[in-house]
Amino acid sequence: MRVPTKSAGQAEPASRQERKQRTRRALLDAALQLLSDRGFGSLSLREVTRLAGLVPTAFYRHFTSMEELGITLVDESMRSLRAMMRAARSEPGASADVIRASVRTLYEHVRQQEDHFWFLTRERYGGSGPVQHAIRTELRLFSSDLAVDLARFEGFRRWSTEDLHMMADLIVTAMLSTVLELLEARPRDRATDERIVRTAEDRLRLVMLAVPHWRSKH
Amino acid sequence: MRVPTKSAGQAEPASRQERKQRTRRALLDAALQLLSDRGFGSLSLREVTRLAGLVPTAFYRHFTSMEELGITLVDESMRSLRAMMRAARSEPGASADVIRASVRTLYEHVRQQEDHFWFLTRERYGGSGPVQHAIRTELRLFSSDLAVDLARFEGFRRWSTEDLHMMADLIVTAMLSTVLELLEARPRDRATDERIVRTAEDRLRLVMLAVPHWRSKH
DNA sequence: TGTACATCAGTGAACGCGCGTTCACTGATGTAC
DNA sequence: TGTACATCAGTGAACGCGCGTTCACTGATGTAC
Repeated sequence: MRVPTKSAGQAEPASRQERKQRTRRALLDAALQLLSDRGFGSLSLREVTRLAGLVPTAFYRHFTSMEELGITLVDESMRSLRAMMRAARSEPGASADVIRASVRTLYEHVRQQEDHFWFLTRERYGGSGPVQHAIRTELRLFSSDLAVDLARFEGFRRWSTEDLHMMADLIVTAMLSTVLELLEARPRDRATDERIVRTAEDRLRLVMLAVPHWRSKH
Repeated sequence: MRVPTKSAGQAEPASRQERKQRTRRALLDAALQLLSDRGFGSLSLREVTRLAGLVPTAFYRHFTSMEELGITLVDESMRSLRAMMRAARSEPGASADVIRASVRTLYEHVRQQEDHFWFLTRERYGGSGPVQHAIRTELRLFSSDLAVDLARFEGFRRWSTEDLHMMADLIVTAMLSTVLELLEARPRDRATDERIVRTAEDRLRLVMLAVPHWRSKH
């Protein structure tokens, strides 16, 4: 086994187990990097190992196939998403503040984990079978949780379950389109981000304005 | 040149030009068919020609590269989309009717041109450079046109341009998510379609309810 | 209408390339005594 | 602590395959006279 050349003054990895974990991470990171401008379906095992600085066959020490790596990335990315949800949910306060705080939370998470959000956005539609299915299932859960959260607000006290889901879907959809706008923001500066965040807040404020006037037709 | 075997009682193609057009169409249709469950980026020239019943090299008589074929598909699909927009816009009537009629129009166009809508939905995020760019540009125009249309309604008389665009984006986003729901509808029956259409109408009705109460913060 | 030539959509062999996967291997790390 | 053996992450050669693209070709359709 070839030992990586020591970078000056940096401690060398210790146990075999730790090293294996590092290599695994390197493969996942290489994949994420390549995924920043292409779909998972057009990624090759050899490209990933090449970028990770490994020989192709070493891949199999960590994953049985590219698909397994893909599923791992979905899991990881979803963990980002759930962490964000949890953060947004724990924000207390009145209606206007909830919107502002939620959008802020979304904004920060997207900027912190751009790789993951890119991956999710892309593969949600374009992904191969299992990857796509995993993402959609998770988004559906996400939306259901939001419906439950909404039910706790006074304004939704008399809403039917169906209507709460409709509302939650509308909010999730609006949020996802904000995610896309953030990922594609050009130029990459404070002003552009501000504008996107403001629009996102406005969209949610607008939707919330309708709440007191809603009466189901069905 | 090998003449295709005559199917019983069916007239044979006439001019060389007409035949060329048919082959070109066969290539585009083959691509669309393959695209129904995979991204454009993972499509190979040889697959497309195989499905179209041609030898790989014949491809070059019609397109200089797969990318050119991709752009052609974007153009075609966008024509579907614009046709739909035109149809929706020419619907007259009061607010509630406009919603019902627009959703109905959307529904019918999606069901008639599933291939095209699949392609657009997929490649919007996952597509390669030029294909993706073409789609996004078109969607932006689409949204701007809608903003102009909205401005004609009485309820939007005093809205700023910026807010009109925000509203148009929200509507387009909601519509696109309806498109996705229709494409993924399972089981494929009348009841499922009804439910999706109803939810789409509700979403738009809800958003419209907010219009009289909107006051920009900025 | 008939003949001679031009056009060009589609053919088929051939190429070099990157791919996923197999296999036997190497040698540092881990473990038992 | 020192030695002998086991483990196993990473190596490198080799394979068969589908890919995009080139090239010279064929023969039906189109055109000029």
